[in-house]
Amino acid sequence: MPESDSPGELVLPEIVAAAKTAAFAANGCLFRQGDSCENYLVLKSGSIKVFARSPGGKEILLYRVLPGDICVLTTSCLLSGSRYPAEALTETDVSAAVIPRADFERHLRESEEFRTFVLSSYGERIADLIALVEQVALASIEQRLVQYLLQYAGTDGRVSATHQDIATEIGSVREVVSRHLRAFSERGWIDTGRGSIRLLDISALQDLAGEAQ
Amino acid sequence: MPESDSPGELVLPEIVAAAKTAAFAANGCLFRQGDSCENYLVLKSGSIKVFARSPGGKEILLYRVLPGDICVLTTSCLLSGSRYPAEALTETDVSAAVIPRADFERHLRESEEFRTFVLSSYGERIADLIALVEQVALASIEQRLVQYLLQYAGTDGRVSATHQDIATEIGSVREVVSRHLRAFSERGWIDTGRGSIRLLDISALQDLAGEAQ
DNA sequence: GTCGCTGTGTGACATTATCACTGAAGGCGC
DNA sequence: GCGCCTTCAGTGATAATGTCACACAGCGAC
Repeated sequence: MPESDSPGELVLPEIVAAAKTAAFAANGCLFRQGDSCENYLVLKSGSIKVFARSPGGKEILLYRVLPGDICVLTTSCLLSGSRYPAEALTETDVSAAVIPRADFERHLRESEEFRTFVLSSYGERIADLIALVEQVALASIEQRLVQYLLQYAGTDGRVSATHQDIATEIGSVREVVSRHLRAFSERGWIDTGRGSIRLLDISALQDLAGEAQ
Repeated sequence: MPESDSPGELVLPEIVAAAKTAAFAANGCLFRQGDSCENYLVLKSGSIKVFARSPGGKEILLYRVLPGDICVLTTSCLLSGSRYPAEALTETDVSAAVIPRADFERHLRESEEFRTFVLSSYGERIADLIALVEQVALASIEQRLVQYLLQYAGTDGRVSATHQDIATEIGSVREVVSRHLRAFSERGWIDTGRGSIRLLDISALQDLAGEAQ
């Protein structure tokens, strides 16, 4: 407890800088359902998507791990000794700081900043997952699709994704996504092309996303 | 955690015993979406259900808080200063230990056991929520219904719940639950009565619950 | 008994998912 | 250029689930 605050501010970058770095190639599998795990990871660059898969092969994206994020599932598995309940793929080349268990526990003991960081990471994941449950269980496909489009549109109003990508991310299937996109297109709200969509009438889309059900 | 660490072993019960107790009546609202929060809570007795509600009034159960559980959402809100993303109702009379913020942070700093307890609580909630997303997004209503029945059946094979209760918990609607139950009943698997269901052929139900989709 | 509340049953219809295809767009070797 | 192949997108038929509107049954209060 007699820890001075100013060094504390630097603890997290220090920890990451001091740790060994692991690298993974794009489009690779980091872990699958049922795997066990051995290290705490903090993402340094790249992007990882974590999703659940049903026996029949249907998938839904749970969340993404972005630079600066701790891999909460890994941490959680390590603490409880349980197995991964989900699957993770790299979306790009990825590098991550590998923190051995003993170091993780020492930082947790010694650094207020590190404790806050870890607990906040957990809290954010929980909030994300609750939002996801709400979306999946309570919102219509049309609303989730529009929210997806608005979220991923670049400044030029373009979204680069196949219908299949979108379907997986919003927990639906390609055909349904295709049909809704076609309906939007017929109303003049979007323009569709192979692997990309251009938003034409953002305010109409926002109206749809915000409608009470 | 070696058992020789006897003071550590006692930290959690001590903390709970030393804290003030708050009591809440059954069927009351503890917090709603958008509320802010002020204390850390550890449940001592009773049961709390936490669920999300759509603008249209449809609900889905996120998880239950049972004795010994920390209220993870409260903790998470306090840490991040954000608002509750969900709603909580007492199912029974409830008593909870109220831990002021400063005490919570002190225990977190000084007790290995407390840190493990808090992180495990978070981890369990995350695992629960992932399982819920999988259920809602990837499993059929029939499977979720059967899993509900098997989970809540007493030793006598009875489930006490209305069709509406079941629908809310599995994220569906009363009519659909009624129709599936009726189908099960026609196949001789269950016997239905007002507010209660008796399971007659548990192995047939288990087959259905475990089927690949 | 009647009244009123809650729980359940049911039909018609809308939305979404599943299945089985077809065709279109683009990359690549030649 | 041309053909070949893979991936992406479109479509119709059917099944599963959700929505709406209503009828009726059980049960307690009175």
